[in-house]
Amino acid sequence: MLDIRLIRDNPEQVKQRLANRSGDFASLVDEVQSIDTQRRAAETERQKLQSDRNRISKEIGIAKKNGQDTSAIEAEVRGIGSRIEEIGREADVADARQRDLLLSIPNLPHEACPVGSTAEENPEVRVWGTKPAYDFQPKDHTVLGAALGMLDFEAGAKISGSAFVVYRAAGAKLERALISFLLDLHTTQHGYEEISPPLLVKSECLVGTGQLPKFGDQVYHSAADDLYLIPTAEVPVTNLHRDEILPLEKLPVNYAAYTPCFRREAGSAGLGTRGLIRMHQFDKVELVKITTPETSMAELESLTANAEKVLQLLGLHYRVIELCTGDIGFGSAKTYDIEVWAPGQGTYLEVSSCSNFGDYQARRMNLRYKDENGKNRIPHTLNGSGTALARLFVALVETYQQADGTILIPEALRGHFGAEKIG
RNA sequence: GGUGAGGUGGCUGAGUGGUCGAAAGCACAUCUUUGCUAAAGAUGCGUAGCCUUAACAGCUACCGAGGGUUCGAAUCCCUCCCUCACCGCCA
Repeated sequence: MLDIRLIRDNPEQVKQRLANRSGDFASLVDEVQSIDTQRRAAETERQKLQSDRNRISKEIGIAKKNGQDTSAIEAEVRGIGSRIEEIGREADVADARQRDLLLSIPNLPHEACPVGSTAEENPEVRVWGTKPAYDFQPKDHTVLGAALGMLDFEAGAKISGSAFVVYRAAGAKLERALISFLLDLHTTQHGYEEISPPLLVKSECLVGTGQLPKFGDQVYHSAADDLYLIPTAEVPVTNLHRDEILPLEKLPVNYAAYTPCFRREAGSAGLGTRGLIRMHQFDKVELVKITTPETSMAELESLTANAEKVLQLLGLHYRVIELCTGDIGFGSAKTYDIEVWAPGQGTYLEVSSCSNFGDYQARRMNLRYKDENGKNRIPHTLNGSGTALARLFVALVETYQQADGTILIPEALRGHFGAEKIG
């Protein structure tokens, strides 16, 4: 969330920067400002009364010791007590309201974030490789997957419904090989610590990373236990340090985690739903960083480079685009998307979204660090997929398909997969 | 799930209704002394909010969480959560 002091001191600047996002947040900023004024007035009044009560109560203690009658003075304090309760309720209501408002205001786009209103205005940053050419009509992964016995969408629908899939045989093995390939790459070559977190988390975690309260309809929730299935490893992994004050030596924190991800995808039925592209459950290796504010922008570049390395090693053509202010995520200050080419689809697929959240998530989860002067400061958090598995699977299978219907396994993956081709 | 014990500051650990934000020790920081790879002493050392500010200071809250009793709660009562031990169940 945003710093209330920033809003208090520079409301126009905040509104102006939020205006570049999609959605109108100016009225929320106005409201949070007026609530803040009310809250502080009530808080000041309450604290003055509490101070009075503390002082008089001490006097009562002393008087009683001296055997004096204190009934009159006690009655007076009783009156203060009820006023404290009254004004305190006001202060608490304002405080809760202020927090709610702050939680539903998105992050300010970074100065470096290109201004634009829709995805069409996202600038292309760079391109790696070229679209592969085929002397035959490249097939879709669903066709290839069915022919080679790798993907069973009917079985997925039978046991769990639409947008669920069963990986089988070489498909299951390829998925597993990709997971360990990705984790090995990031842990041994890029310096990340491997994390295997719980997949069910408390609501506080989702508030911390920004999915709640606004996007509650996108996550699966177990009401009986009040636990949520994670929509991304970003949630448990970033929240590892919620409510902590990290020593400076610990920064930057670099974590890599493989987890399944669960998304309700409410409202996106029929949107790019072909095959594996939008599932309720998919695997992903996520990269998470916690850094000082001074280094976060450089770390975003290296995080993105770490994710790109995956596609380079697998020999998959991709491009990197930067999200403009109108397309950027709720909590992000700056985001790069990596899109891999899928020949069977004839389109680019988003396999990674690398974002710098600035202090937005850290403030929500009360995450701080001690700087060199021993002062508590708010660090920056970053995350990016390294990469999403289902779409990587699509790109890989479609890119490396051969005229005879078999699929070549790229060199870098053979050690993990244990064979040179499928079929 | 059952029974028992317990949750206090970075750690250990006192504190069972009144000047306790909390003894003491450890750790840490600064300084002093002796001196030289260590010891002794002094001082400081939680988090957040409010009010102010050049800065300091001041005030309030926080002793697992939430409620209650009271003029006053770390301390008494209730509910919940968590940890540990044993039992039960179980991959």
